Amino acid sequence: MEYNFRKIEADWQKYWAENQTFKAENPALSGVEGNSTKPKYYVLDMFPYPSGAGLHVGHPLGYIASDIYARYKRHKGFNVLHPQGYDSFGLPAEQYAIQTGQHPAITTEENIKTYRKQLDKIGFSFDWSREVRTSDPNYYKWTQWIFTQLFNSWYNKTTDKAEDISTLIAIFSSEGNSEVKAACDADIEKFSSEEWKNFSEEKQQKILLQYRLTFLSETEVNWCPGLGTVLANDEIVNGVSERGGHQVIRKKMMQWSTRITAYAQRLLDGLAKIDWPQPLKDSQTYWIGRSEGAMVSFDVIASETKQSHKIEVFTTRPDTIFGVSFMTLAPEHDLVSIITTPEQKETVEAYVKATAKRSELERMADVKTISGVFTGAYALHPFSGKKVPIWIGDYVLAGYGTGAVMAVPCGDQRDYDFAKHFNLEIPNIFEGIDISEGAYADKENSVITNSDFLNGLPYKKALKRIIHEIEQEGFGYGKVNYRMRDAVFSRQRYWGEPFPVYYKNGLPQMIDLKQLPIVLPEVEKYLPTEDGKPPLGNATIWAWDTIKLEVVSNQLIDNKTVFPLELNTMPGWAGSSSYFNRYMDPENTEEFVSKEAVNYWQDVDLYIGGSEHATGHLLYSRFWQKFLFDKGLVPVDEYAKKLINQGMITGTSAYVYRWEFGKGNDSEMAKKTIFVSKPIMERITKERSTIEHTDKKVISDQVDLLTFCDTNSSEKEWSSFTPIHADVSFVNASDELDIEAFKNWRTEYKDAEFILEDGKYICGREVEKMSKSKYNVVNPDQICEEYGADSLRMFEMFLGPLEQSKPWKTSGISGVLSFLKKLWKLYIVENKFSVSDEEPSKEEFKILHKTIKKVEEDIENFSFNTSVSTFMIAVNELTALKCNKRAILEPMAILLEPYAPHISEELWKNLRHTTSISAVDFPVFEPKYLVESMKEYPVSFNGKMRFKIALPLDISVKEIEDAVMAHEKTQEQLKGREPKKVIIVPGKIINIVG
RNA sequence: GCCUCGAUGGCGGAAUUGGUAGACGCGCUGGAUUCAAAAUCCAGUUUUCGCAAGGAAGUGUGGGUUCGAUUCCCACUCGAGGUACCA
Repeated sequence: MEYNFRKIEADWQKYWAENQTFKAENPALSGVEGNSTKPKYYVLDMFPYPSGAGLHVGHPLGYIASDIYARYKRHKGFNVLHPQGYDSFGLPAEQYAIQTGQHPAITTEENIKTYRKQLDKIGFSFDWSREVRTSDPNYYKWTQWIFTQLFNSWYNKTTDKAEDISTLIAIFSSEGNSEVKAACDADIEKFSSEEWKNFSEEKQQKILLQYRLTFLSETEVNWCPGLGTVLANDEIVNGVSERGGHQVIRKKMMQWSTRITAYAQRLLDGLAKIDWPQPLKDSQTYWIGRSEGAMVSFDVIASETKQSHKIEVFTTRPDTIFGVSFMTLAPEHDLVSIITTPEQKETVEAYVKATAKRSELERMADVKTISGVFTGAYALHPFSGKKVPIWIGDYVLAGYGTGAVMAVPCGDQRDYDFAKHFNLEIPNIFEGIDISEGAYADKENSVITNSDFLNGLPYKKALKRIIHEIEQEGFGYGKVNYRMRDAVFSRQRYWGEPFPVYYKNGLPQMIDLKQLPIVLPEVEKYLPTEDGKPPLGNATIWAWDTIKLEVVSNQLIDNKTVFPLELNTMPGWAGSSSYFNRYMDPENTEEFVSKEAVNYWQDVDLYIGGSEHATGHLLYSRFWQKFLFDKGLVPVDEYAKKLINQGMITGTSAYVYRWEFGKGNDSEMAKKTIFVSKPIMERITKERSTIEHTDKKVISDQVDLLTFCDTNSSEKEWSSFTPIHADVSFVNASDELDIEAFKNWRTEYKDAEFILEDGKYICGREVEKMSKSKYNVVNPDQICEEYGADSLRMFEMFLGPLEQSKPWKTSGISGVLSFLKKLWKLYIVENKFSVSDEEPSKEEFKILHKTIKKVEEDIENFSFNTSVSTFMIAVNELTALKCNKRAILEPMAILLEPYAPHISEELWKNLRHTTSISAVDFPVFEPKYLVESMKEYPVSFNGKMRFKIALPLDISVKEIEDAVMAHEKTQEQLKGREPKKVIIVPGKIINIVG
């Protein structure tokens, strides 16, 4: 009986699908008795974007890990929710549509089919009955709905949560807005309740828009007129578009944003209660960028303008306020045009224009060039009363703080550089600090001087005192600032969620849940329209009829009852921000998720996915969860208790070396293509002289091309090697190239010549990211076909720690396959499946229980690589003992099931069980089998192990010492010396010093 | 620049609170089986000296703490990822 993995795996995959083995029940809904008494456990993977390239072996790594854990938890008696779905809106399908005209929905459907086929082959225990797809209208109905919920909410800072907009309207009607503490736009006009009531409906709506959690605002974007679209920062290279090389300008556009900044502090605080990797928490913390400081107002000294203006600045170092010698405004600052004096007007305008042309990215990349101009205006220092010149400079960013800084050149390097460059004053306010070389930014060790009432105070005291003074004098107030910006929520794309929004008199109106989803319209072209509108501008049936409550033809727009619909679509992260909740109740058509379902499943217990989502998906989804929590829709405000970032599996590329040589401009290569085996190539390049004088003959025996070496005019010679990727499938475990396969690969290599060594061509190897262009992609289907899914699963785990990135090398997989074969043989006697019911020996029990203990600990610690070794050791030991006993082999099959479920099921069936192994209880570890009476002590001399001595474990330290000292090898080591000290750690080690 | 992580044989990696460095697997070497190959099995495999017994060195570098350091502390080098005029 051979281990026929192909048949076994196909059979069990079919069995699981037919019997819905991994379907998770919602107890309250299903009425399935058994499950309601089980505790729940939710294991989630980050759902994939189904790309056209399909899966390579790197993709399933995290899925295998989570599947092992899910299967383990089932053995431990949990009702496990382990769903999977697709994040199926996205750019590649849209770009394919632009190129070919094929509807993205078709592309997506095809890709999903491929993905599903590939995933099924690996034997995951997903509950596919709960599958979600973000591009499915039945799913994005709820994405649209959450958007409307955000629109209908505001953030009340007093209660510190999101509330329905009606509570805000109630406050406005009763007392106006002066006392309202909300997360809202800056500079909202103040009004009384009377004024509110007298405002027009339109004005009221405009005001409310400034408070809503999703709102329209003018946002600066990278606009590319050539492509007619907005580009992300990484789509711009050197100031022009990556595709096409078109000019990119910064332009203000009306865009939807979501007010994630309202949750900045709670997003920060929440990190303390979730078990997520520290580096990931750190990057979220940094991204949120909380800084404490003060807002300070500086009066602009009125000149010809006659009007008084105030410049507000945010500073983290108000204690250095007496060091201010100038101020700098961002070129985009509103006051620039107002305060600039007539004499400076021309210079300033030219500067502003020049900076507007540069992309933000360019400005950030170019840190070294210092530029700026003087406005001609001065501000009044609030404490010293000195005149402070106001400059503009592009090192000040309009988007952070107030877009203006009080410059303290002695304490900030950028201010320092600016002051040096323009020859501005650099007053020193730090006691005993030399600032002739640069600014002094170490706040912990500074004492303030030359600063009036702050003189002699260290940082902390000075900070407290100055904030008090600022507030006392009415110059400003202490403030917490965040780096994080509100998230722009509009995309000028086709393949995304349409907004459930129409415009009445230019004001956005939400479409009611009852009419959702608003389905993506058909368009003829997926490109932006000629007049620069997003792709949905091409749709002809894209208007909202408020009477019929349906989408109708654009021709019917009368702006009375039929209105235009929003043309933007939602960003990629919209659909992924709450999908984990939807899995709990995916077929519910009435609610986003039912109370029963969400109260039962609560939250994700284990979430596995890549760290590249640290400041994207993983931040936005936490924000949405907190919002949904505020609205009472979910019971917890952090949705994932534990998160693990799996590492990347890189490829091991193979290289061949193409040799070109000649004299002067003359290239022999014009005639021939020669590939040189790596060791020879290295010898030629590294030890050229040796080659020419000694090894020449060896090589020239094979190929008559080394005339090159014979020439004496060495200064004219040249020779170079170009490494070229060879497909990894042509290269075996010993790095030998399959020359025939390589020749047949490409026509240009058909007549290639090879310089071999011992008849072999040895390739170079390099670890690189897996990618088509590097010919190092390994397809999991192929691995399953050749080695089986169980081998693939175990090998991926065996590669190394889950979180670590590690290179794939297909050759290694033979090790786990032969392990599985060896395991299989334990259950076979005389070519028949048979186990004995004999009582196992002490030794056999010890092997089993040692394995149970280790594997259980490993799974709990997500140390899957070490449990694969443990299995191998156990099978090696059991094989050595020729163990064939049911009492050992039955629990072994269960232990292995999370890792290699197919073979385990088959063994279980052959052990005469009639149900799936997947729900069987996990074997219980019993310490009694591991109790030892003897210990083989390592005996060290000065920390170096010299020999071992077997001693009983129950003897005293004194007895151990006597036994060791009496040992002949001890005396041999000491050579008559008296030991200075003997250290004995019972059960561990003996160390003799001397 | 800043933040984070990492560095152990030819390769992937192991060593749970400081206690036998190199488990397990790949690769390699030799052998058995075979007409041959595949498959399987056995032995060896950190480097170095030695026929061997045995010795010496050894976890990126340099220090330190300790009876004892891959593990803890300090300084540094290199690599990977993230982030960046954030006031």
